[in-house]
Amino acid sequence: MPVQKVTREEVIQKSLPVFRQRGYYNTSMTDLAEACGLQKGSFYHYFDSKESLMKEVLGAVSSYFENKIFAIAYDESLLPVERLQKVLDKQIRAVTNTKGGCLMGNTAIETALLTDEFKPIMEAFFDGYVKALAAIYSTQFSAQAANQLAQQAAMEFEGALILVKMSGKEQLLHDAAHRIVERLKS
Amino acid sequence: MPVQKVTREEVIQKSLPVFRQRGYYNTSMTDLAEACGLQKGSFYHYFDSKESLMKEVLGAVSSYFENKIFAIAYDESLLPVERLQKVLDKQIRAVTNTKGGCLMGNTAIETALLTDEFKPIMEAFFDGYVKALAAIYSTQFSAQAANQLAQQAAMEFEGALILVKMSGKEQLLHDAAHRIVERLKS
DNA sequence: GTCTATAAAACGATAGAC
DNA sequence: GTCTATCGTTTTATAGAC
Repeated sequence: MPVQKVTREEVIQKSLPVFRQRGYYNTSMTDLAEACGLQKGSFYHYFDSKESLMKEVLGAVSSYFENKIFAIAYDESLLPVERLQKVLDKQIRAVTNTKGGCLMGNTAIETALLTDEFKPIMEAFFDGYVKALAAIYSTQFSAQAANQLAQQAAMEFEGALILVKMSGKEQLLHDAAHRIVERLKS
Repeated sequence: MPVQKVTREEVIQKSLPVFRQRGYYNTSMTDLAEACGLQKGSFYHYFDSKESLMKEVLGAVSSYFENKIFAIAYDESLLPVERLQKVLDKQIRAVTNTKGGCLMGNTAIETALLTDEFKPIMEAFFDGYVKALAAIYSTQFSAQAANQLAQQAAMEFEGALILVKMSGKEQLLHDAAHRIVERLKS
């Protein structure tokens, strides 16, 4: 058996920043092959298609956020305001570490009207996000108010990413995070 | 002169919903040709390239918003709260009349990291938007606070469009508009 | 004939798939 | 690497108004 140059997991991890920066449709198999150090034909040994690769990339992002970021919202060893600050801080790091913003938001805008293939995983991601923030807000507000505030936070954060992507002004992200935390205190 | 099937302006107007629904890279000249009732080669009598057509489409959107929607923010025959409600109402109509959300936001996410060609017009659009809302908020707040509130409104609205595009829940847009108006009253 | 909006055909390049 | 399809673009031809 020939040596395996890269694992399936490495292909997913190396494809992620390419999709985030170039978008789904504008990313070619050649782009992905270069990023992974593979011949483009070799991809089909790991994945059925570009679409199924993208699904797994989105799944990896969703798992990461669920386990490493949203989980903080339920950490009862921290005060509510500390949880919220930590979640937002990790989120900002995740989207500013490499360029391209939020893959889920990008992909929603690019594909939501064209294919249903990615919708379940994207909806689950945003649902998990809103539920996590709502859990924090619900320590100070009614369940309904907490849910509204959580939805508002998700919108504000995703919207901020659009303006940041265009203008390069990362400060807008920190401003948004500050407002999201302030609303917990009132 | 042979019969002209479409004017230059009609090509722009008929291309707009195609770009909004399919995105820039995923829209082919064949898609645009079908929408305009032309052969794809015939486009090049009106426009140098797909890119220059897109620039003119973005310019048409920008002009429309500037003249028909943002202008309301400066209409002194209306009370501030009335202006804000009217601006948001027109904006919601503009993005829900046909599917696809906000062409400017979509295009920013899709292209901002890949080409600078569309950035000036997109930045001018968002600048005009924030300035318009800031003019309304400044009747109740300091210039700096008004600008922050206007930026926040732009982010919330664009973020809401992402969630609406994915989930189909148009109510999220109305919820966001309600919050944006409420912040003027406080 | 000359001009011009369109159609039709064909170009090289690159797409996703195998 | 090799396939076929399609991409954005260019060229050629045609039809009708001067």
